[in-house]
Amino acid sequence: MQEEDTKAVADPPKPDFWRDPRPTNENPNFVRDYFASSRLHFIGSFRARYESMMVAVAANLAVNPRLLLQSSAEKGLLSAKTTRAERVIVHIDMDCFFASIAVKKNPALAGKPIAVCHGGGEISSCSYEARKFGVRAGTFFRDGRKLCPDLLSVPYEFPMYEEASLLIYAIFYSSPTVSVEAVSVDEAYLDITLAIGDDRHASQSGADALVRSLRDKIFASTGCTASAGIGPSKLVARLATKAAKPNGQMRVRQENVIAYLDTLQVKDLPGIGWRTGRRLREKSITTVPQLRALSLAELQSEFGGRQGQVFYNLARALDARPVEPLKPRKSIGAEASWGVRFTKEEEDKARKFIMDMADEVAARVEAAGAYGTKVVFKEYKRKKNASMVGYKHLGHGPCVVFTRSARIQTRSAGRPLKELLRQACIRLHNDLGLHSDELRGVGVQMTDLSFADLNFDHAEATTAGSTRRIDSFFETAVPSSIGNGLSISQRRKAANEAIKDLPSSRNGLGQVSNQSKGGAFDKEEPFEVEFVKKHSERIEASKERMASPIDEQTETHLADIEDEDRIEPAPAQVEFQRAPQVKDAVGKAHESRELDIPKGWDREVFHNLPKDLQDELLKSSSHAIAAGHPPPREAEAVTDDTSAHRIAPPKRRRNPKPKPAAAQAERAKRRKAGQVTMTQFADISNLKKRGHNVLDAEEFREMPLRDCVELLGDLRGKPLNVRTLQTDRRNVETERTGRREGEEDELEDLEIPSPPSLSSDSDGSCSMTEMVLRQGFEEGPVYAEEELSTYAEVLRVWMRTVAGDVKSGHVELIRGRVLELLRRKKLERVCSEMRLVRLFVGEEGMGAWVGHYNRILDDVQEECRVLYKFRLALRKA
DNA sequence: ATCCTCCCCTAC
DNA sequence: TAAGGTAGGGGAGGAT
Ligand SMILES: Nc1ccn([C@H]2C[C@H](O)[C@@H](COP(=O)(O)OP(=O)(O)OP(=O)(O)O)O2)c(=O)n1
Ligand SMILES: [Mg+2]
Ligand SMILES: [Mg+2]
Repeated sequence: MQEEDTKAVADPPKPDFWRDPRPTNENPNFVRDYFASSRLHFIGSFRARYESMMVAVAANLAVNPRLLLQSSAEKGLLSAKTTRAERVIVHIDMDCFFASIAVKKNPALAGKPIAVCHGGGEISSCSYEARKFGVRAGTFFRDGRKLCPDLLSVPYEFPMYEEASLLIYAIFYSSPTVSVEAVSVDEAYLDITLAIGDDRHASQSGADALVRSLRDKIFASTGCTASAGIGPSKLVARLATKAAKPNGQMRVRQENVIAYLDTLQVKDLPGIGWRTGRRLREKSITTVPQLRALSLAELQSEFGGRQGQVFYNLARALDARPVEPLKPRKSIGAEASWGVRFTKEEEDKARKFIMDMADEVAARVEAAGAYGTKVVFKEYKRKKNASMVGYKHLGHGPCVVFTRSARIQTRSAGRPLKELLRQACIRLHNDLGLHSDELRGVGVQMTDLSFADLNFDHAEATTAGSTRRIDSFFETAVPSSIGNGLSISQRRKAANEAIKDLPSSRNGLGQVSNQSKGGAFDKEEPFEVEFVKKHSERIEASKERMASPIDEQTETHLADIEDEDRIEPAPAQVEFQRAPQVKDAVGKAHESRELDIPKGWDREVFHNLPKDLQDELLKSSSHAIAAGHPPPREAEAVTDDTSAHRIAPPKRRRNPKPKPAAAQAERAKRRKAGQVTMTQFADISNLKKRGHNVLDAEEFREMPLRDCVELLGDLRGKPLNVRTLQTDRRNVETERTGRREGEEDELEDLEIPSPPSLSSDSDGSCSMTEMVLRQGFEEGPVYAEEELSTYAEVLRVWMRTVAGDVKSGHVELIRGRVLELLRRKKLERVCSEMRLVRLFVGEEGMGAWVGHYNRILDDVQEECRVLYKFRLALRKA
């Protein structure tokens, strides 16, 4: 605050913005600074960096990169189908990756509990010494300190992570018979079936030896340890890695797979995360055998067809997914939901920020040599009752997230991508109608991509390709004897034959470019070796750097990898319009009706329509951004592919552009007369407008969920899925027929103010017996002041007495008491008592209580969610 | 049936 | 105090 005042006097440009990050309305370079410091951006952009690496290698070989990747894929396919009944799959992952790099850089940290984070923020990775205390990725450093008082905070070293990553991939790619599937910056799957002998016994030890040598090479190269799992499938290999950590390797044989699985919790299965784990727990399913006891039909009715099948297979370790190379991305985007702050008066700044984000995406799309035809725009809106304090500093806090999408015209002549993206985003921002002071995050995504360099078009691929990745997850591996007993070189030959026989469109993979000759296996320089050669300079340099731990020059490296230079927007080109209120969205269309009629609509037909139909049409046409200001070009670009253009011929599939006005009119009319649709039944005013005799929101809220679902199902003439009403937050801001408000844990905190004298400064000695804690629950919403302070004293002294040796009985006493209060809906009391406990837990000598309090708090919040669908505004210790 | 939009969930 | 991104699979509802 006074910072602003003194700025004019002396304000040396802060070189350390990262130490004192400013929100969007105070930092014009927010986007650059933020992405340079975000760990999630770093790990999230791995795929983009990896992709460009592959393109570079392919360019060097003068072949279509898709062919390279295909050859690799075919190796995976072959190994699955030929040599032996059992594939040999390896999953390999660096141990506490970021933390290990920190130790590498500063060996004095070895053996110590360390956590990688910005000063006091969220922990990204921590050493195994720290994990012994319960510290995890995602823990706040402050909380980590409570668990582990000696925990040290170490800063990020993104360039070093990138270098180590390159080194391990160089090792993975150094064997031509091993196929590689990149997973993340520190992790990959390998199919080593072809790399080891056919004899089963020999191959088992061969697998172990090969994996050990890979891990040795990794350590020699990076100075960091990796762990690995070996199994008959990706799933099993991955689970084995976890068990092998740290610095170990583990093989699970086919015959032991189920026994091993039976020792696991459902939450340990990849794909079952926090939410699904909770849903299963609510059905009393916590272990893998319990999950296996559910029938396919049960799982599918609960989770849907595909997901149900996946969970069913997970429980049985059925997993035939091949190890295959990454496919080109289907979407490219950027998002920021931290530090986004504007005042009501800063709408212009907000738009500038949105345009910066659009520019960022444009730059990333262009860097990838891609072009997309669809823009997805996303905004985080602060929840109405969200407390302004108590959340992560400058975090988004409790939010509703909205997304809107639009088509952009296919490379309308000469219009820079940047412009189109900006225009689309601003337009969609207007559609959403958020006020700038409630904006907490912005996301921009470009999808429906095609790649110039790869001569690859996703739409084409989808049409031509028969298999989607998930499909293979459903099959079990098919044993086959083809290729058995062949030498490696013979198998390579077979692999090349197989590739030659493939129609180039097979699997939706692109075509061989003119210069490429023969299958990749024939080349003297196999792709894998080429990878290493191509990057040898960087690899060597990295090796050197990794060899000298204490090293300074890491600062500029990341920029080499991802060029995030941005052109300053020319403000003149941008018209700032007032953001319309939500309700005005249609009204706004009236003013500029002429201009806003989407190209491709029949102007005359349109004007002859009734006014309300016109409105209806315009409303739905916000999906066709092309309708926007400068009238778009006709989509003649579709036809030209031959020359300098980067876009592969889009084949057929007329891109979903505005349909003829007449058809639209038909649809609008039908909808008007027709049945209740989703957006309509979700919005009560809409239901009423449509003449449905419908109750008001209050009545809906009080109706049992079952009845509500049934009623709406009837109105719709089609059964309604319960979960849609329960958890889907679509259009949450309308007056709801459902009960989404306050539904989820991220929704409103219930703020219950503390009673006046909580700090309990009295020091009077009370006889404290556990009987006092067991005393009856008084009536009335709040404690009489006296009562509370008496209770507080008793509680404090009791807690202190047992603090030396807190037994589970002690904990249960507290937990049972607050949970009972909660069940009786004495929320003020719950909050008062929890705050008391928290207060005391913070005192000197009460350390043993900290973890117990936090666990009790978790239980209270969980119970509160189940019972009342909100959270109490209580803090962790 | 299949496509589209918006939303949810997961992994690193 | 503090850097809560990125991309994929998939589901439901609706339009065709
Ligand atoms: N929530 C997370 C998870 C991971 N990472 C980063 C830091 C990790 O070091 C790196 C790799 O993720 P891993 O899941 O492999 O975790 P670690 O390598 O740290 O530990 P482990 O030994 O369990 O693999 O990604 C992160 O920033 N935030
Ligand atoms: Mg790891
Ligand atoms: Mg990992």
